[in-house]
Amino acid sequence: MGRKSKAKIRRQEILSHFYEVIIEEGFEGASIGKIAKRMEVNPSLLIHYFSTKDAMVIGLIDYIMSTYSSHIIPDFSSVEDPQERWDDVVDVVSKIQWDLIMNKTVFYSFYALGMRNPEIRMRFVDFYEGLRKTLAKEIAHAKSQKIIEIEDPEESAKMIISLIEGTNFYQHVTSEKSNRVERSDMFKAVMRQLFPPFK
Amino acid sequence: MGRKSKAKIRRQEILSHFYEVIIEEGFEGASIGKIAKRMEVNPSLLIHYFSTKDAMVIGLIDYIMSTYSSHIIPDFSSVEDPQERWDDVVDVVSKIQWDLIMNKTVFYSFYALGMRNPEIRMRFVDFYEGLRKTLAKEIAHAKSQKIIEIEDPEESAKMIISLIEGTNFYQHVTSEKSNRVERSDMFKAVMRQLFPPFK
Amino acid sequence: MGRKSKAKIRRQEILSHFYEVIIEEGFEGASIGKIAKRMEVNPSLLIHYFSTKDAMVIGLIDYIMSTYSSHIIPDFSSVEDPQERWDDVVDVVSKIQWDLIMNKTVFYSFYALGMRNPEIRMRFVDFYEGLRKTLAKEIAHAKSQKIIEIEDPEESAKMIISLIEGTNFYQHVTSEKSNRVERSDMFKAVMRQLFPPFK
Amino acid sequence: MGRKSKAKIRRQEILSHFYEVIIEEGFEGASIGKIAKRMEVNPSLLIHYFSTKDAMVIGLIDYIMSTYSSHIIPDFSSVEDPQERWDDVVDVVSKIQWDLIMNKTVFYSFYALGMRNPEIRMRFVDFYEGLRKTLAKEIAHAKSQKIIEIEDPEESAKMIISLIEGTNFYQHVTSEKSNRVERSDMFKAVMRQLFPPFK
DNA sequence: GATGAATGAGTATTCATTCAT
DNA sequence: CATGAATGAATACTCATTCAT
Repeated sequence: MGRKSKAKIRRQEILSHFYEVIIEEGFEGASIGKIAKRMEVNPSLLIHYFSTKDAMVIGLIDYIMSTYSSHIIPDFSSVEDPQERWDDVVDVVSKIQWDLIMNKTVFYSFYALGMRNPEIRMRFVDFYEGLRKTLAKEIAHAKSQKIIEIEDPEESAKMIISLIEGTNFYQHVTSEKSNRVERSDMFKAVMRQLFPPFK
Repeated sequence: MGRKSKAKIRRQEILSHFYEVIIEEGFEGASIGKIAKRMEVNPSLLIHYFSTKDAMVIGLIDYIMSTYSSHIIPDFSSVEDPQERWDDVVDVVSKIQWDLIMNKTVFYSFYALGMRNPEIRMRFVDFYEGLRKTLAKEIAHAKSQKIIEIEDPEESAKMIISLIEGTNFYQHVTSEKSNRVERSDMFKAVMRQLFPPFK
Repeated sequence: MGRKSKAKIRRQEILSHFYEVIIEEGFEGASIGKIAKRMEVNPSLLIHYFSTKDAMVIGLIDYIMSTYSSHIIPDFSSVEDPQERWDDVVDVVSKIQWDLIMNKTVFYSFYALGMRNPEIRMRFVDFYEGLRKTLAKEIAHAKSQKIIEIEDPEESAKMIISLIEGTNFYQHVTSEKSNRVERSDMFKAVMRQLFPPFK
Repeated sequence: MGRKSKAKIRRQEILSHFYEVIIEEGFEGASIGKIAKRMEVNPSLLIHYFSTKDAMVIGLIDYIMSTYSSHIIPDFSSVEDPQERWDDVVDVVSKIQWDLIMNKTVFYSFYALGMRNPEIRMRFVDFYEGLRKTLAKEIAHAKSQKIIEIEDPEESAKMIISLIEGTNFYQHVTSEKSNRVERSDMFKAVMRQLFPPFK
């Protein structure tokens, strides 16, 4: 299919350096100048590829969201046995910790930015909407297969997302360095209570 | 000797304008100049009271955290009947929505800032530690009074906090404008599942 | 005669702190704010006593010059024997090293300032005029007493001053840390050549 | 590739304007803003070429010292006759008046700065070390050719430098506007006494 | 006699950006 | 494709100073 154009490579290179600078200096400290210095190129090169800084910000959130999305939820439809399939879902959800693939400073900075910037917010909404749908589908499937006993799959999906993001949030405001395995076990226990097996 | 000190009033006045500017322009856009313009005073006056912008940031997080703290959890120990006391706890927790008293942009910006700034992070840790202790105490009390049936009050307290923050987080990335009553009902339902009545 | 007024003490206190700040931060770095901080008083107090910073500068040069003057040349007229008296002069002159009583940074900064500020320059001119006269008087006396053989006492006095300031200047641009005794001996040797004994 | 570099020209242009501003406003008054205004360019352009003001100061001292050096002492080795050669040396030295090529305010301001700034001081030390060596070589040559009768050429060289700088210094603290010819004659007379002809 | 409030001009430097080469 | 020149607005902060108390 031929090599990627230089432009595409350069753009990605810029974005990944932008990302790194935010980690080190915060969103408010990430200037075109600093990114350029880190790349050892001229600042105007970044403008050459993105025109404005705002465009760079949008570029970054898109880049982030696409990598994030592709990492987080696999396709469960290939698993035949319904119990096994639901167990898989619980397992994956319990282990979701996006801070392993995405830097927290970057994530929450953009989240905060989303409050004032509709374009950014839209990316988040879309992402979580996708996640919610996937989860709701699995929950509904497990319910129809009489694996779990719940009322509203839609509401339950929201609950799971809240729990995922809540535990992520909480993790960074605790003094204790909680072990990941332990955290995952706790999560599963909660899941078991919220999604009781069918009897 | 000397002029009457307006320091206390002025400092608070500055902080509340700082807060407002963050809401409108984001943390990265909240400059001393803009705050001063909004206050209709000279920028150097802000420096006169805070010396550096960093000190202003610390001043603001302290101010925010103290108002936040005083708003969020009341004292339940005066309620005699244990069942009523636990119901009160559930009720309050279900309704905690700090975004009613604190702006989301400010909150998440500082949260993100806390990732790189230990002084800021400490404030968050202290706050949530306090909240966790209060909740754990209530849970333990309800357990000892045979109101609810759970294993570990400490872990349960963490779970509640995660749930609170998770639902707050999720609320801002949904397209639907969820009704607060409905949200509170959902929260209560989850609480009932996680804290089943003693039988 | 009563005690000094508080004002007089305060003024001197301010000037000596001004002097110290110049030593540490240079003339360009010596601000009212820094002086006040070092004194642990309010900046406006300095203005209260001196009205403007320019006045403080003039105050300092006056203070400096008066202490400098009183240190440098004693009265030789009490020495009876003419040879002994001239030897004394040579001895004193050889040992003049104002950098022992006055900081170099301060001295040369004010000297440079004198180039553009006539009021400052006047202080220097007056000081060196006084020194020149004293020296000329001693040279003329030694000549009249047939101790030394020179032509023009006025010119010779200038020569001595140039030599004093020249050696001081040179001392600070050499890498070698020249011993003061050695320097004084060299100076005396030069003096002997320039002021040969009468034969 | 890229735009033609104007760096060398621009840098020198900036330095010479810096120099001029120091003359008019003193070292303490020479701000980037004033230099830029005088050049009729934007202040940030100066930063573009020098990054910091400190770098500009170092740039200026280097520029000054190199022009100063190239002006002050010629090469005497081409003069065959030893007597003539020594006379030339005396002649040149008697006429050294750097204030003809370098502004006094600038010179003494940097000299004073050198007291606290080792990088600046080094430039002075290097310069005078070079001058001392040149003079010592000439003195030694004249001595070996039995032109003059002195003991230590090294010490004598220092003496000459002190005399040069001393007379320069003195010149600016006299009220009389001494005629340059006269001053040079006086200097020569002193030289004759300090470097008596061989008999 | 001394402090603290307040100002307004000025400091060096950073910023995003435009344009010529 | 990339650099360097140049700008103008903005940044946090310092400065000397005035005035009220």
